[in-house]
Amino acid sequence: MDKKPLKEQNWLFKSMPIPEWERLLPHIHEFDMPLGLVISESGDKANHLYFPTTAIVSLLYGLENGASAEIAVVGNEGCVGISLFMGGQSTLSSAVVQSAGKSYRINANVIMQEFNNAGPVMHLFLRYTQALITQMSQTAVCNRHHTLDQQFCRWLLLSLDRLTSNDLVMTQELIANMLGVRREGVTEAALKVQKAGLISYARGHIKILDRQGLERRTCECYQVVKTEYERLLPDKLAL
Amino acid sequence: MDKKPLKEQNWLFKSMPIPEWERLLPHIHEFDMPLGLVISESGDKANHLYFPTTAIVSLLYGLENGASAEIAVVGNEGCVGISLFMGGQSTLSSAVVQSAGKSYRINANVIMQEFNNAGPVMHLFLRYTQALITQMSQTAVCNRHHTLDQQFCRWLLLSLDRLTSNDLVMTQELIANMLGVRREGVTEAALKVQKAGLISYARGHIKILDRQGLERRTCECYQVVKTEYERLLPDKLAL
DNA sequence: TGATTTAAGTGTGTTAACGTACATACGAAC
DNA sequence: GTTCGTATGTACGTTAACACACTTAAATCA
Repeated sequence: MDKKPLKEQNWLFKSMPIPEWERLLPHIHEFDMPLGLVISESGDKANHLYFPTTAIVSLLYGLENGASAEIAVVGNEGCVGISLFMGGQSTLSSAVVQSAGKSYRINANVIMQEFNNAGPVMHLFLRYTQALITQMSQTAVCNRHHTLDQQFCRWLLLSLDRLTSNDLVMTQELIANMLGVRREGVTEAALKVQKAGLISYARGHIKILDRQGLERRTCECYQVVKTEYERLLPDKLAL
Repeated sequence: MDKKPLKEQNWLFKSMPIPEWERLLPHIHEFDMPLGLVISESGDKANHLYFPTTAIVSLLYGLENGASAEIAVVGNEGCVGISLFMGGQSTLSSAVVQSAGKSYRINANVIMQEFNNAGPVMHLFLRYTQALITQMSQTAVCNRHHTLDQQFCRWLLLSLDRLTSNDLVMTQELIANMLGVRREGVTEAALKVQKAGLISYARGHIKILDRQGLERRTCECYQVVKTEYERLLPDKLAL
């Protein structure tokens, strides 16, 4: 297997200058993320910063009545646990693995030491945090104004962007939990999208057939966030 | 008039250690905020960091079709323009004065210079930013799961917390724009709340009669965010 | 004082999502 | 090959918010 070098496997890794990267490298440890793993619950103290490579993590927000909703998705473009360096130690959101895969993690005090140098790594993390804020904001507005159909497509695209394949392992029940809607609602949305020939699925396996079709069917929110991510997290970052 | 000393007029000011405060003080300039003033539009480059004292600012997110929704409220507990120090220079959200009043502002390069010292001011700003993220996240979930009635009460309370009086100058039309709902919907919600004896209002003037009643009527989101703000932005901050 | 603007209230029909209940149907395990 | 668990489909009535059209009423100003 011709795995990409570690530094290429996560955008934050990739964007670190060499000296900082070499300082952190000895402290980077692999961390496996099986589907459904709860990386942190609401209020937990963050002990590590997690960098997904092939895994996808959902940031979820729960309500008293058990209902919840996804506020952002994190894949190989970012990291989980920003409250660590933002200063609060914990967040009210919880982080759950939405698609199984690999990740790496770094211990809190190593991260803090590097962060407090106020060097390129700090600016990198803050820039990423701003991108995350954009995603959360857009999600808030999307929840208010767009249809379940559109949000379903958006969700598929968000996942797709963070995977290498065109197949998602994901039941409608799980998608419903992420979106914070009924399972039956997802079934209806999925049926329509399938009838339109954009996806095919069976018992927890979704295959994307026409990505561009999905992009046409979703709301603007998908592209708006994507464009802003590309602005904030460009391939070549001037640090 | 026995105005409070400047340092007491905004939580971020108040929480700065004396040396940093004295460094910034010469660069703090008064800035008047009339109702409806657009402090920054989506995509604008941030040139100042604004610290409301008696004014309240809404962070709004607009959609292509003209619809929009508020994602957070900023008053004398925070600042407007975090993209300045987060590194992106601009945000997709716009900032609009929701309740007229005073504010102060500091020039971008002065802020950046202080921020890049990686000292207490940086940690202060980041901690506040995390509080803001909490508010945005909760708003996203609230938009998904709670009724307009509850959100209307929440909105009143959010404003109330940032004012000294019990009167809001605010038409239902404006509230509707903030919440991202129809004006008629706000009328209905306001009527119910008025009939319950919690508020009275007329032509753009809302008087709160029973604050605790409002707190009972709103969703958990209000208290959850408030508690988290108190955790992240305590009266006495250990810096 | 009267005209005009602006804020708020009302009414009717529509829609998207909800809750609940149940029906199918695939796949793995015995 | 039958059984059982889980994933998905369907069908009902209910609800909150919608869009649109209009009325009432207070404030402002000629």
